[in-house]
Amino acid sequence: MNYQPYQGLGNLSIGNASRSYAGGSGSSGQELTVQEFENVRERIRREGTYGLARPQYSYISMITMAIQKSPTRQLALPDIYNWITELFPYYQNHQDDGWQNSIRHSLSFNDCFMKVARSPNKPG
DNA sequence: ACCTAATTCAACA
DNA sequence: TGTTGAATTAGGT
Repeated sequence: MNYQPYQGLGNLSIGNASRSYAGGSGSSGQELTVQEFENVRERIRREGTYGLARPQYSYISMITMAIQKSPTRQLALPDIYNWITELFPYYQNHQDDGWQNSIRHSLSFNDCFMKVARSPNKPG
């Protein structure tokens, strides 16, 4: 099963600024925006790695980034895991700390992700 | 103080 | 692998 960002009616879509769950709600830190993603890549370029510290980015925004950065805008669950672990080494060392469970929870819970049967997909 | 949303733990299918 | 609920946490108002 693959996931893609919700492309439906207006205000739930991904890049939407009206959300502002940035530093906003929950126990999470900040949002992984496009700009933030560039900062991360810059940091990796300079230091060789992001480092072992746990990123404060919300799962939602990391999932969103992973899907957005994928050429097809669709990812399977393991692809999302891999994308996150490759970017942030922290999650390599904490493979079974429940964050993958939280990823799944986010995908199911949030309406902003759609399941897509994997086979023919017409980008619209 | 209250509302909302992200996270965590966990049952269950 | 995917859904769902409850509890916790923390920012915004």
